[in-house]
Amino acid sequence: MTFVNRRVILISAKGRGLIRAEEITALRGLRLFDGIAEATFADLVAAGYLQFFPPGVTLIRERDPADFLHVVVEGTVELYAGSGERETTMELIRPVGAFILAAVLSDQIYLQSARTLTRARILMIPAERVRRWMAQDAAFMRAIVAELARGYRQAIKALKNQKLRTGAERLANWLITQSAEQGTPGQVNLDIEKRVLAARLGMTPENLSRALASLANHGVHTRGTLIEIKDVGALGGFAKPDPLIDGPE
Amino acid sequence: MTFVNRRVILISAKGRGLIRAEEITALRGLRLFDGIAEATFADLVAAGYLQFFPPGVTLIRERDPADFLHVVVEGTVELYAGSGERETTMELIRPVGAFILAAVLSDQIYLQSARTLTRARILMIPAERVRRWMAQDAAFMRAIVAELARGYRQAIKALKNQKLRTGAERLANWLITQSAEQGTPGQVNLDIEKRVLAARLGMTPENLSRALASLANHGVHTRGTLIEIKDVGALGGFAKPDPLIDGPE
DNA sequence: CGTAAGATTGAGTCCGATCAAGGCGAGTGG
DNA sequence: CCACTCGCCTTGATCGGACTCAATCTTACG
Repeated sequence: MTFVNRRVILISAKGRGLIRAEEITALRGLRLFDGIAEATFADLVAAGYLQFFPPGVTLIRERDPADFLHVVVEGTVELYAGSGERETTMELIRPVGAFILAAVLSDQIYLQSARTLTRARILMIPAERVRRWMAQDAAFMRAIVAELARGYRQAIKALKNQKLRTGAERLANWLITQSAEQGTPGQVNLDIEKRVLAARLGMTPENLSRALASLANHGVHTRGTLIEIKDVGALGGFAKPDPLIDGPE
Repeated sequence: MTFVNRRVILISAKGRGLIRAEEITALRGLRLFDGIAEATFADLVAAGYLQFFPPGVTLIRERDPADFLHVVVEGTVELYAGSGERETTMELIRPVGAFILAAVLSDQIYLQSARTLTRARILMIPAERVRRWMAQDAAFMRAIVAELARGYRQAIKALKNQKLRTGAERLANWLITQSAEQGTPGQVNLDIEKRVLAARLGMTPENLSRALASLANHGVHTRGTLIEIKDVGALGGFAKPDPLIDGPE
């Protein structure tokens, strides 16, 4: 486990790299910045530190005070949490997504840790700045409310997913959702390691293997990093997808 | 399962009873109304329907559009959710608490159902009114942000509780938290049925019985509706309470 | 009292975790 | 170019937690 002292990184952060035009566009596309004043957006981005991190770096640790809002511009970040000996993955964040907004807003400690899974480009905006603009720009406040509500509902869905389904069912539904998102109806391409997927689905790697094997009965066949779904309808019969759990919104 | 058509209730809601002075005070104490203008508060309450419900009444059903913000003034309300055959308890709401704020704000459908466990007094505020005041009263918007963030973090905690602990551990931690909240260090008084507690802790009634029995090893003895903890410290050794899961905030 | 609902206890089963061993594959160094 | 090696994935065996089904006990209440 590679822990990195954030403050040290910041001090040495001359590599506060320039932001490319298309990245600005992508950032603007963030729900969190939807409709806010140009000046607000510009200042938030200008106040932020944008930098690359290698894979496996711990960006924040639960229990630390929330002093930055993090936005994933490139790469994949894993949110996880532990208690005692145990540890579990809470969520995977991909571009362009912000994480742990709630802690930043109420000026509290993080409930989750975050680490990079791949090389990743992260924009870090000082929490104080976020709070200040929230008070000054009503549109920003509205966007924050919307984003908070969205995150809240997503957490509720995750809880339902965990409590109401078996591992195999979670996997099956993930496959259905994923194939739709990738725009490839009959197949899913794994862009993360299976161990990570297992954690994300709340099971061990061994169990994921077995779950995948058992889904063969429902027309799921995996060849390397590619998973093929013979009949999405049949798989749906087993998975019983539920928009109140799997829905995007 | 007793389902009640909400619209019918509303039409027949002449019993839109008066609000007692101490209830007004209690409502004002709601975090959601913290610091908002008197006029805002008065209008929200005036626009609301306050009424009694007998135990076992379904107040809202998942999948229905969110047209009211509900506030529990008296009694206990259970939030629950289902998918397919299965059903699980998500949260218990006691006075004075609001529920399902997120759905109301983003004008979406409920992800959870709610039913009264006891006779309960509920204030229902039209969602549209909440959204309107949110746009007009900055302090109200701030309170909403704070309350949303709180709910969000609570959901994250619930997810951690569920994923990182066994049933017996959840019970032990619940006992510790509860004894503190009740202000009775060495004991906990059950004010809900054990079956409800079991659901709330994410287990079956049978399992709760066994878990309680197994906690006898750690000095927990139950007599009827009263649970005694011989040595809170010893129980803590087993439960390993974690402020990032059990903390009030 | 008598009944019914809730609570406990026991037996069997399932799901998922753990432990241990073996296979596959990508990257490295000879 | 091949052999080695180190991760990762898979497979098997076992164990523990939790659910189900069924029977009994307790309690509240008519």
